[in-house]
Amino acid sequence: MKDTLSPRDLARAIGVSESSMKRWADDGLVQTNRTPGGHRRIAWAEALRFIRESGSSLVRPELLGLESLGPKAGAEGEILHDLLASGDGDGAFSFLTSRFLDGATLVSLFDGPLRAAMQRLGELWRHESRGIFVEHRATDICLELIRKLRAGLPLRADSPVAIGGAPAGNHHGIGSLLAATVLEECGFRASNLGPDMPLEVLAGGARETGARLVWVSVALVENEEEFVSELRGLARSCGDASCGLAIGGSAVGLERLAERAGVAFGRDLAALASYGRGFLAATR
Amino acid sequence: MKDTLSPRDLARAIGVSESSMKRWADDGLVQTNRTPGGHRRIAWAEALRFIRESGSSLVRPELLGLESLGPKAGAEGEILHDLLASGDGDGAFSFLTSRFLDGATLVSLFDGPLRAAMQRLGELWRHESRGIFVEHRATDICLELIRKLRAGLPLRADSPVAIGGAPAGNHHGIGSLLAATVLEECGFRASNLGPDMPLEVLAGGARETGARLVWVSVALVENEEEFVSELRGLARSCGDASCGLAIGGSAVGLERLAERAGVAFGRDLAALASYGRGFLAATR
DNA sequence: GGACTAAAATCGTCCAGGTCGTGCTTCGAG
DNA sequence: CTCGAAGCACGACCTGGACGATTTTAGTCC
Repeated sequence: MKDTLSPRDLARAIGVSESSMKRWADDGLVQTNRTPGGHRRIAWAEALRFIRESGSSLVRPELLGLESLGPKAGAEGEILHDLLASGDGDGAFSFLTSRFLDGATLVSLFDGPLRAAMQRLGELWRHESRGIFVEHRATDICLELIRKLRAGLPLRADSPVAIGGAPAGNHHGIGSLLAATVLEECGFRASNLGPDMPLEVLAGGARETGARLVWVSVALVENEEEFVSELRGLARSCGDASCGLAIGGSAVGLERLAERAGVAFGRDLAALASYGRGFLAATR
Repeated sequence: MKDTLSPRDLARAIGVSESSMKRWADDGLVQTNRTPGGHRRIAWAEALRFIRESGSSLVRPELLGLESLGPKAGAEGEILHDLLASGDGDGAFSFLTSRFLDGATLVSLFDGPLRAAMQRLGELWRHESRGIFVEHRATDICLELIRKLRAGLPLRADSPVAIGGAPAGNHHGIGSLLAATVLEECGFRASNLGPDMPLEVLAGGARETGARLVWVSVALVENEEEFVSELRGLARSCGDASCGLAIGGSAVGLERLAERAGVAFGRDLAALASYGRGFLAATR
């Protein structure tokens, strides 16, 4: 994928004249750098932002390095499942990016097609010998893909900090990475400490960074009593710092455990996003 | 880390064609040396300057010998702390250099992440047995790292000279090295006489070199009366030569002592930089 | 080590096509 | 009709890729 575009590329991609694109660039509607020779270069992420915010339709996706998906059949989760199952990372990225450019939020994409696809992968392939391979490859693709999408989000220096991770015993980073990305979409600066993160360390990190919000993404609880106790400790620490705490994930019975520890539980990423937005609204 | 680059490396690092890079080199936009066989070689520092001044984005940092940091978690001071605490000098250098290439000034990096990281190192490791080792190693890394960053600054022959050091009893050179680097970033040619430097010697050196500015970096004052008296002497000497004098550092009560001696005190490197820039503006 | 060799990198040069800025035309809303 | 935004045309200049010739690098043998 090209990392910079010429005005002509971007113009053709969204079906306007090159002149207009140049004018818009000069008017500051699109941020451009110049080569030493004076040619405009548009960063890929900036192109994405412009397309999305100007509501332009993507006439020729291939000019942005996105595969032209065409009128694919099936539900969104199914399309994404097929792409992930076949190991087509570029296709999956193109699919999600196109939806994003059409105005979909990352939250809705993650909670929707992505979750559906991953769930389906787990079910369909569980009993095949290739199952583990397919699922691991898909997970890997997802990690890379989410990172790329996250890199395209605008970041403001004055945004409040959120910090989080997946507790000890959780070896997969995808849930926590999704949470970080979603919070960044909401307007936080998210620090993802990743998997296998003892909750005390998380509490310490939150104190250090002056975080306003802490998230915990849990796919597995090994020892319920110990977990609740640690969670209580984290909640106390967050309460002292008047810092929000949100917990979520696919671990069985997690909602009950969160309740015992007196911590807000979110069923999906949309819930986390709501929590985050509420928090932001309250502190401004 | 490589100390010279080929046009191809630099071109790929910033995502332009090799042809363009060669043309720019021949046009003098990038300074190159030639091997005996006629191949262009670009000094690492020159590459840095070019990237920064042309506003190019670093597409492939690894080609410059910089580790690809990616979306690292955590506040800047925290990242740097972790790198320093683990003895990862290359990583720390990559981190600071990346920020520098993104447009951050060295002053802001020194006053910001570097100070935060070193402070944190001092606090976190004070009571551990490994503490002294970790802190010394980090200090060593910092010294090397600042020297490398300083080597990348452009130097003009007609810049006014600044001279400075840390007075007797101050055995660590890092504060004075930081001051020298910051002043060079402002446009001085800074001569760092280093630690354990009697102030009379500094005065003599300033006279010798025709320095326009003298700095003193103080982390420790052994005998206040003696120090103030020496400082008064230095101030008199500087006044005679109409030479600026700035003092700063972490020594307790330093501001008061500076006031008694009638010398400008700066709380941080940003203050020193302001003083230096003001001085430059006045003499031109 | 030093000599030799094959592979890889770089040289200088050329050119097709992209991009620049500017001035002009088109077109629809007020 | 007037105005501003969008598109078009054009000569000058910039960029990226290709080419055969040369240099550098890395490996091998002695």
